[in-house]
Amino acid sequence: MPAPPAPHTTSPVDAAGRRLTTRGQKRRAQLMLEGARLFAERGYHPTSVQEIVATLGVGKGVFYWYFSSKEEFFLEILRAAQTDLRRRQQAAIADETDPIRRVELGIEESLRWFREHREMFNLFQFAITQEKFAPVLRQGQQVAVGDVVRHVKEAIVEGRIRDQDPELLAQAIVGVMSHLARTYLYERDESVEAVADGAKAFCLHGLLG
Amino acid sequence: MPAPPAPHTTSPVDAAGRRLTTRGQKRRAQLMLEGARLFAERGYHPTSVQEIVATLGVGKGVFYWYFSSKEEFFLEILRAAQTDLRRRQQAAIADETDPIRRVELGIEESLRWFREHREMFNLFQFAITQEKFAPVLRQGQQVAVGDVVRHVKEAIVEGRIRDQDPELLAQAIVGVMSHLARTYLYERDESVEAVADGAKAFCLHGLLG
DNA sequence: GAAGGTCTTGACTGACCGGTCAAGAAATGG
DNA sequence: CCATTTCTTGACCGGTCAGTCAAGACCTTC
Repeated sequence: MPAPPAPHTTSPVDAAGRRLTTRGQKRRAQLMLEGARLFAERGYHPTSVQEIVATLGVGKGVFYWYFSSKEEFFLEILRAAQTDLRRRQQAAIADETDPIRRVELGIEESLRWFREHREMFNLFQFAITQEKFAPVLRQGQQVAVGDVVRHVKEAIVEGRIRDQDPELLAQAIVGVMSHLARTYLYERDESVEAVADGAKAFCLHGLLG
Repeated sequence: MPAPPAPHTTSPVDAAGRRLTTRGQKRRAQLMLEGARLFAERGYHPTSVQEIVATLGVGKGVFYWYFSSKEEFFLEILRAAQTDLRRRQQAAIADETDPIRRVELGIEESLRWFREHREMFNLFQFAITQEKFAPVLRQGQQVAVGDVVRHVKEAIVEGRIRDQDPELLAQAIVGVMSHLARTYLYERDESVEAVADGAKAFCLHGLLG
């Protein structure tokens, strides 16, 4: 995504309402990228702000120019990632009319996203265990489940999925997906296709099929 | 499990090889229980050793009499919980000869255990994101998956489960179970039976059935 | 080239944390 | 009763961390 030209008109603004130049936006993005990487690698608490700025070779003040606190910084990383994942999911199913096929496409695209953003796996999983961060995570997850629920309901109406609590079915799908992604993509570095096929088959047919 | 009498013979020994009196064993257990509770509630890093001992109304030295470090302490909590969960699973399926039924019983009993040890949920999930603790967690999870794999293989041989990679099927089951446990037992406090029924149905029949 | 906003520096502060230890209390055993 | 071992105390140490801030560099605009 190319940055908009924005020559010298109304500039983008950060969370506190300050203006940000193009240069400033780049720094911001740099910090978030590096922060996500380090948080994922060593954990949120064990990673100091000092380490993050040192990796970029800048002073500590830079961090606090762009973010009000380490906590807010982490929340922004989480929100940005969730937004990006959702956008990808939506784009992947946009042209598909078959609800079951939409579920399958959603699984595939989510796995692909997690593959490309392996570092976000640990971050999500850690964030959900901390009271300070869990609400944001839960909200995002609920949105994802809501998407699946709509497809499932539609398919139940069409009589193509057995009549069970749609939310439970959706949650189960999310569970399969995230656990398989962790085990096979994150820990064992296998291919998205193989995992996606396995996940789709299990979600549709279960053990017996 | 009643503590053995052990009047004044060879006494139980702690990790460092020191003897432990009955009183000592109680303190140890107290610390682990309270530690698990606090770690789960506030997180591992944000919970200080000081807080743990203060909650029990004892001095800091007590902690370091029974455990060599905060890290080792946490690992012991994890190991003890995993051992307990596994024992419960094994006991639950001991008398069952049907492999598919064994899977179902395992799901039920695991959910029951997580319901009784809600605090372990966050601990497990946090631990798996930290390089220091992940190996222990992964090993325990692999044991659990291995148990399921055996039942699945047996059922495949009998032609009762479709012929797919047994480990992937087992991992998918674990994924469904842990995510449903988190969502419905941990976050929403629903009944084990309802969740277990949903989980079993999904694992056996998937969406279509 | 001056003015003013944007950005950067890094020393500093106050708080906290994991872990130690000398001293002594409490139980145990003879 | 004394000796030994087990257990407890809490002040203390070295170190780290999130966050501040005065000073100044950079950049844009007029």
